Amino acid sequence: MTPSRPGASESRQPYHHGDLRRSLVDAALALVAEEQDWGFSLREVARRAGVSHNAPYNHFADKRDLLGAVANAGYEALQSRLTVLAALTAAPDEALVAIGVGYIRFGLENPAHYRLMFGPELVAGSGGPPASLLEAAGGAKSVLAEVLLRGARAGVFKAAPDDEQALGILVLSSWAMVHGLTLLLMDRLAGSALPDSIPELVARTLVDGIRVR
Amino acid sequence: MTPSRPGASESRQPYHHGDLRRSLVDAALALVAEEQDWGFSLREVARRAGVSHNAPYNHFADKRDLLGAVANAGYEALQSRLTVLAALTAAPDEALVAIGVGYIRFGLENPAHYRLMFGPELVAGSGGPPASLLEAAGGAKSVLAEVLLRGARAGVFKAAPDDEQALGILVLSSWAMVHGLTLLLMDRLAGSALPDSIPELVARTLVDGIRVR
DNA sequence: GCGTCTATGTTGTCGCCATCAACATAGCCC
DNA sequence: GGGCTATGTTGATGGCGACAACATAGACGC
Repeated sequence: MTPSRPGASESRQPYHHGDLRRSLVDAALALVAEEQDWGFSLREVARRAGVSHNAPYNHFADKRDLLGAVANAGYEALQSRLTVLAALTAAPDEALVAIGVGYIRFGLENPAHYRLMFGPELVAGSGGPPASLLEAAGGAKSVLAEVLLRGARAGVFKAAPDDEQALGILVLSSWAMVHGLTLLLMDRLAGSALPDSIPELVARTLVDGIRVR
Repeated sequence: MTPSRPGASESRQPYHHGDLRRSLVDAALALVAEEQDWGFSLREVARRAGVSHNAPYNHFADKRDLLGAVANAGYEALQSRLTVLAALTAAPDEALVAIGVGYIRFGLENPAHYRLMFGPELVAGSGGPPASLLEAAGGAKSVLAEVLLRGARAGVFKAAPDDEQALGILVLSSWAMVHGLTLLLMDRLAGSALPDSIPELVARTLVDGIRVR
């Protein structure tokens, strides 16, 4: 809430605002979480941050730009979460299950935020996603890749550690399955007759499928 | 284009409009395909259909309702496509690869339409998706379930044909993987160093993973 | 200290939108 | 043939995104 800018005055109304950019991202994030949608107006975000309806344009080119920053924050949170999980478990196959389940849980904790991270608005026409998003997403993906490489080196997974294409397909398959399941679950398309241990069961289906037997 | 209403007059300006509901869905579908987004206005849809900006409200409660109809049409098209593919191949494992690849291709042919089918707007708060959508999605899912059941009965897949939970997990795992890959590919998150036979390679990873060996 | 520069924030404005309400019309059924 | 109802149209209202013109407060040279 309070500013932490270098050289900011102590108790006054802080600077111009303090750190409006940050406040706007926070406000947008809160709105995404509350409304489970990002159809809210930029003006509403500005209102939340206590500034005029046009102040955001000093920090973001447009609404999409702001949402991109929100998505970016999501990728960072996801990556750090997965990194911790990957380090906690020594066995590569169990580590893969752990980050798979953790990934899905992350998505289900804030469905709209997760959806936003992969939302159509951010792909920006046919030019592909902006570089910053690609980078942030790549960071999360790399955690998965590390674990798979670890398992391949240990001879646990069905890919030679030096076969980049085979490893790439494994990474993509794994990512696709957890990504897809996360979305199917939040869309309530999984069917209700199944237990709520679905994430783990599916993750084990994945791991058992790529394990050397 | 021409009306097919019972008792419609022959050559005149047909009835009030003919079949506005259908025209609106078609116009919206065209807009989704063109703009690869559904941020267009309801008024734009009305313009395309050649009616006033308020006419759509006689057929749809609001914009979301119209988009729901568009999504529904997507599920129907997907289901019929998968049904054909599933019937074309006798061997269950190859049939699964075929519908997996066909599924992904369907999504990539019209990314925005595919995304809309699973879009957040349609989940309607925390009450879950409307019944019509659940039904349409279930139809597509059932094609997958049929093939997996076929393979289980043939002893090709790692699930007993009478173990509903195991089969359910297999269905969900398969759906999740193709769904996830479809979205990752359209988000350009798959990485560019990989060949464009990715869909088939991933589908085979899936099938090899659940095949009895 | 002081004047200027620039980043940041505000006010005002425009065209557009979703949605509601009131009104018009045309095919239908008795 | 006359009312009924489904379907379309016209006309608001409040809000929004984006732009432009203006205001202000720190920064920085002197």
